Amino acid sequence: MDVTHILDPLNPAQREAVTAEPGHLLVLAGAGSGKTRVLVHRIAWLLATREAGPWGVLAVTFTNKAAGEMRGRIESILARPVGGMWVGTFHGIAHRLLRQHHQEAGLPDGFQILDADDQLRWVRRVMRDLDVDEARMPPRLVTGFINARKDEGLRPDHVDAAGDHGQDGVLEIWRAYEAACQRSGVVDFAELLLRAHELLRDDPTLLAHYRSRFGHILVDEFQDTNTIQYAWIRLLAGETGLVFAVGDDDQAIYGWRGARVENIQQFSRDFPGVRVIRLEQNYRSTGNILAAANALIAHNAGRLGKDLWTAGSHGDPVQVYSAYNETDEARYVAGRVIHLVEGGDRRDDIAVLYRVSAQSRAFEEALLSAGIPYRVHGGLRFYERAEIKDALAYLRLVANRHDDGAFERVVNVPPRGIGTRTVDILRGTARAEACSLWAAARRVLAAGGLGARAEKAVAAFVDLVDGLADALEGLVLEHQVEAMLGTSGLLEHYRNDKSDRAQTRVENLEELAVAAGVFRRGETLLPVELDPAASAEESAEPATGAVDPPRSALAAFLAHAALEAGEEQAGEWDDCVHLMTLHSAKGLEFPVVFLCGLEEGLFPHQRSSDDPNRLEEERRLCYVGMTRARRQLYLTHAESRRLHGAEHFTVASRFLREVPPDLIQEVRMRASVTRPAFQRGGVAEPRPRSRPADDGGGLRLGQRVAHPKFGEGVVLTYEGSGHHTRVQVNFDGAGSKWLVLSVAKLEPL
DNA sequence: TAAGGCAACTTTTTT
DNA sequence: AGTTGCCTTA
Repeated sequence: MDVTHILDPLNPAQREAVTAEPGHLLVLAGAGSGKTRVLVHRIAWLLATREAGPWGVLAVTFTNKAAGEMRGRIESILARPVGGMWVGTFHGIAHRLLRQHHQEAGLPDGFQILDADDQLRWVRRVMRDLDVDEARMPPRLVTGFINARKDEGLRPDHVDAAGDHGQDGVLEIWRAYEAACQRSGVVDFAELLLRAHELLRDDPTLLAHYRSRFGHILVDEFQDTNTIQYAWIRLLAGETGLVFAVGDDDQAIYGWRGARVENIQQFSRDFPGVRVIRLEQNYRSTGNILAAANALIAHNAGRLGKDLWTAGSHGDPVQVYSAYNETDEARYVAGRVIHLVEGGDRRDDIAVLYRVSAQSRAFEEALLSAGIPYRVHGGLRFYERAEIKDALAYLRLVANRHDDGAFERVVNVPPRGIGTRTVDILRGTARAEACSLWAAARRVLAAGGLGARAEKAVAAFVDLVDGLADALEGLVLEHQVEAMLGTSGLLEHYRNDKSDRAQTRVENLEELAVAAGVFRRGETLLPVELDPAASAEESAEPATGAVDPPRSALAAFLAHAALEAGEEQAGEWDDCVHLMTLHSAKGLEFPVVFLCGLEEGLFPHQRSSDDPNRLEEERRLCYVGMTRARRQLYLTHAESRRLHGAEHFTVASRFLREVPPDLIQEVRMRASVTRPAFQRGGVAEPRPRSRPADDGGGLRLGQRVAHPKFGEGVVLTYEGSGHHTRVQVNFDGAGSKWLVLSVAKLEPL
């Protein structure tokens, strides 16, 4: 097969990685150096040269998006669908293994997945059963503890409770939680990984099968792997599997959730003959942006070492703007966006990045009042919305009557007269009989242990779910969802609700039926190949039968909903400015980036400032943010910021000082800007830069002004200096106008 | 049982 | 400041 089209677009280092002889490979890929490209082309190369068949390839990522992109790009390079190859997230692949071998893994056929929110509810319930005071032991800490241990590959028995009362209590809850999950046939996210690992570890036949199958294991974002993921790769690779790991230690920003950058170094120790290839040519950013980012990250110790360079031009200097508060900061950004868009940029090309989500508010307000469309990324996702989870809970009950979490969630939603009192009785019975709530409900009904009213209500609920299960039989998935929405009374419940939020809920529920239809028709990316017969020769699977067992569309849809929370909003069509946290910006790039809130305490965050390791992670986060920018990078900070209600004076972030001054251009308020006098002395550190003194105009950002023709308005931003100073004013009546300050007769109010 | 009021808490997020 | 969970009252 002709491979020139696979190799031609690559630079020498990339090509070296893509065409490397069989062996373990570690690709240290700097930001914007073509990390994904190398991964994708490597797979295409393996397939094209017959080094591997699709069946022999396993590619793992962290997000569904990355997995989908990877598969798409491979197929587009090879210009055909590739069946048999496993491309997915760690969780998706673990899930697939467990489904296929649920018996060996000790799970029921229709086991379901708990998302973080479900897990918390389950832990709460267990704690209630055990009579543990939530005030003394916050459930969040408990789930955090459990997940952290599981991510380290540990079970309760492995954890030493030696004399620590607190931990002793957690272990008891943990054990009870595990028992409850096992009884109901549900599995949390961490359990997927842990159990898949144990499955392979403890079943030599299975392990041998998968080891012989997957000759090539490729891992994206290797610096983000945690202990169990690393162990899983190592186990699966064995002596024969070849691992192609791609990562960047400078972009490790998930230590706080168990990721271990050290896995990159560990890799070279655990796998014999690892070859290391560095990708240091950056294709994304201008020279100045790159130099700034390089200088910043150089302040971290113990890096593997990489120096990004670009063949491109220096570009503009990094712009630094000192705002006097967060409102001013947001106004500045909005003003620049207007300017950029007037200059021909798409809004879609612009991103505003910040450390904490709460910062989005100021930007949203400023953009809103400037009439600039924007989109905030990373809010509540579709399948995480309460009403959607309610609907899914009904479906889960239909699929598995013993799912206690689902039972409790909807037993009284919509309200049908089953209050805490009644549920307590059911819970008591369930505990006494060691059975599910569903079974308990039946027993209590049979034994007549309830008052007449409660009994009627519980009987009605039981009949409802049973009837629902019957009614759904034989229906196509989306009709099942519709029927459930109708019969359960959920849709009507929200229709009757006159609050404005209810309207959205109704729409979301209706959207769920649509999503089910899309899912069934396979228009969604499935973790399972839809086209196993893509190529007969490729589909010939070696030995042991591992065809995915047939599953009901409903069960598959439920797993999909748990594993892929979906995009937060459906409105991607618009040309919008992107607002997101630095964490969610990883992996993305934008021509123009505003990196905001560079203040001590906020970024680096207060809660990371005492620990040098966490501080370095903050710096990497800043590095990630800066390297998202292609052409223009703005760094902003505010001298005063309202946080949690109170006003705080701030000190500019050390990260600002770590960028060499010659790469920076101070954006000054070239027009007359005055700050309220009480704020002048409040800056904790005298800044070397000087802000031009008030030159008599008496105008400041946000100030209300009057114009003879346009009436009253608010000053949004400034541009230019001296006689050329232009001011943008948002007039109450006439909208937003640019005026030349020396000509327009603006009167401060 | 359901709705409304008050106190406590606020890093980052995927699966 | 704004949400979230808990507790009171009708």
